[in-house]
Amino acid sequence: MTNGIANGTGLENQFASLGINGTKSAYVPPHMRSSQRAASSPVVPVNGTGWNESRSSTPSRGSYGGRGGGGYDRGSTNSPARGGGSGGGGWGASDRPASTNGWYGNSSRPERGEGGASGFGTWKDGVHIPGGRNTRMEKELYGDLDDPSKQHTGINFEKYDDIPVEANGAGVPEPVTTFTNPPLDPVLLENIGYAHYTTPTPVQKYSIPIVAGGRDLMACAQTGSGKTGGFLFPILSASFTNGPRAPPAESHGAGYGRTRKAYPTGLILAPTRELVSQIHEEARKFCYRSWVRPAVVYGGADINQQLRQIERGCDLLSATPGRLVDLIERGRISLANIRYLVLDEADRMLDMGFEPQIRRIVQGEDMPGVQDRQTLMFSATFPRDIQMLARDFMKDYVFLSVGRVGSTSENITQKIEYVEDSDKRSVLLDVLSAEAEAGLTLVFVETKRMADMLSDFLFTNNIAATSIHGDRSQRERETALQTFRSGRTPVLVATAVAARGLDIPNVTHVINYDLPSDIDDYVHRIGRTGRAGNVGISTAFFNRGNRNIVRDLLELLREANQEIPTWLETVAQESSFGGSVRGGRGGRGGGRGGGRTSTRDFRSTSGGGGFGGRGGAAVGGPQYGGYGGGGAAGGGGGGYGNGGGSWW
DNA sequence: AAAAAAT
Repeated sequence: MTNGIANGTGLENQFASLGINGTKSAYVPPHMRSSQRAASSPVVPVNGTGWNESRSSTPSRGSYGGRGGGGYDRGSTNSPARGGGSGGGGWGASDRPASTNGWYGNSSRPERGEGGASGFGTWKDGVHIPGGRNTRMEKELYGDLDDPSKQHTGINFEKYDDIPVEANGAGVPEPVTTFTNPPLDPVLLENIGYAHYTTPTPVQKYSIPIVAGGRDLMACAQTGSGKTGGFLFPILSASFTNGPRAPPAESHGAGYGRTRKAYPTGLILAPTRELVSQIHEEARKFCYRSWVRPAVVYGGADINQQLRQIERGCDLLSATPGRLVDLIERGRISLANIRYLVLDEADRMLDMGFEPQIRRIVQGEDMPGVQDRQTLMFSATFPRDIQMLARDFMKDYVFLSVGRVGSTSENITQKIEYVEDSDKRSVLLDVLSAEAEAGLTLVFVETKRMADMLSDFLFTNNIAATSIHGDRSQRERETALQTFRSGRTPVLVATAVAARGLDIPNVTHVINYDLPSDIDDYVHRIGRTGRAGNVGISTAFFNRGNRNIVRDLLELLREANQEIPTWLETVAQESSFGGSVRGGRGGRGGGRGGGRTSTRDFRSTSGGGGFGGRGGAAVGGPQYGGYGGGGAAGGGGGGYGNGGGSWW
């Protein structure tokens, strides 16, 4: 997924192209950026979904060059002018998100765009009416279909076939091997083609029939395995074919003056803003020409803009939990029509303390119950708290365990260097200056302060670097990501905010300036390179302060057939024999229910009680006691993880 | 211990 912005298109230009004065700059979220054109664009740039939030405070239509009939007030019933869609030509009507449902009652309204080159479809009288093709939108969504060099990134599919997948559960359907047999919805198939996906990845091979069969799904998989497509494809295929849920009773008769409320069909929750933004971008590609309007909401961005966006269509909503709760409280989003619920990076969301919000969203609002929706959970690990969520949110789910893409396969070369803290800066400079120009380098640090300091340091040493962390404003974060992606600042110093899930093409090198204390984090970080079957390099600075991770690290390196420095083995041995480190990172096994690869379907392996989860394990083992053997045994019983006991 | 996330 590359951005659609030509290199060098600055934010300023983007703002200019939006017609926004420099003095009062409006926030432009990442999903809008990619669509904005250079300042020379004569017309208001509109992205695929045609939101145009920044200016729509003016309800009068027609104010933006021939934008076809209404649409602004799509929810309200007092707009007489409707229909007539194909008018406008060019940009005109075409970029309006012709309304669909997701809105009360309007599914019966004649829609624009049918037959025009709108790129937007509709659902009408129980029939899916795809919109016409729209060259401009295709270019924005998929790159230039006629010019391979300008197409968005493809995927090296062959590498995916190595990934092992294991499915557990009653009546697991056979995996599919192609997108076409049995076929996905034809509109979706076309979109998949435009996006240059030819073969389903392993996780998709399984998830497609599972979801198509109406089953719930718990998948232990990471981004990079084709996970996003894994849930988008089956959900969208079914949505295109089956249409929206009937509008809830409260929506009927809603008329003029009534607060507009969106009723999405699908909801995707993810932990970070950047991640939901990324998921949304994928969703846009695959919703093209269908009745489904993708939307995205997250914090740090102008809420009014998001409100206007969802007013224009909100059938498949990607959201961070906090902002979604806010919007629900404001009465602008109802979950009463949810048919599909996806929790992405579920373990991460719990780590970040989202459980109360998630439970509120799923159980405490108006979302249909477990039996009346399909629920898909994705998580890198399957600790006890996730198991509890799975138990509460899902019914008779299929458990899918997808092998790791980046690390166990050998497409990432992992180097570990011994570097004392005081030497890190200069070693980093050496490493960076020895680099080939071509790729992007992601440098991970543990603290926000360090991220700032380091990017300043690099900058003063003539290395075009920027940083991303949670204390930067959302706009700064997005700008950083943008300039990094585009190569203008080919070095990005990041905290954990960027560790998981982000899909940035061309990251050829990941440097763990500070190693994380959790091997899972390490795996995620290095997974930012070597993506989609490409190769990548990972360098880690290791010193005595990192002994807590040495055991897991060694095991991982062995698994991935990497060269292992002898000094590292020495450190590991020293550490395992009664080192004085207080049990290293005690509790890991316990907390996460069994370690890194605890991706087992506990229903079949455990008799219930003995689940080592949190708090189990009273007996403090020796310091590194039992990481629990590679975790194949996953959620294994208590006492497994090295007793957090030694901690307190 | 740090980070992220609604304001």
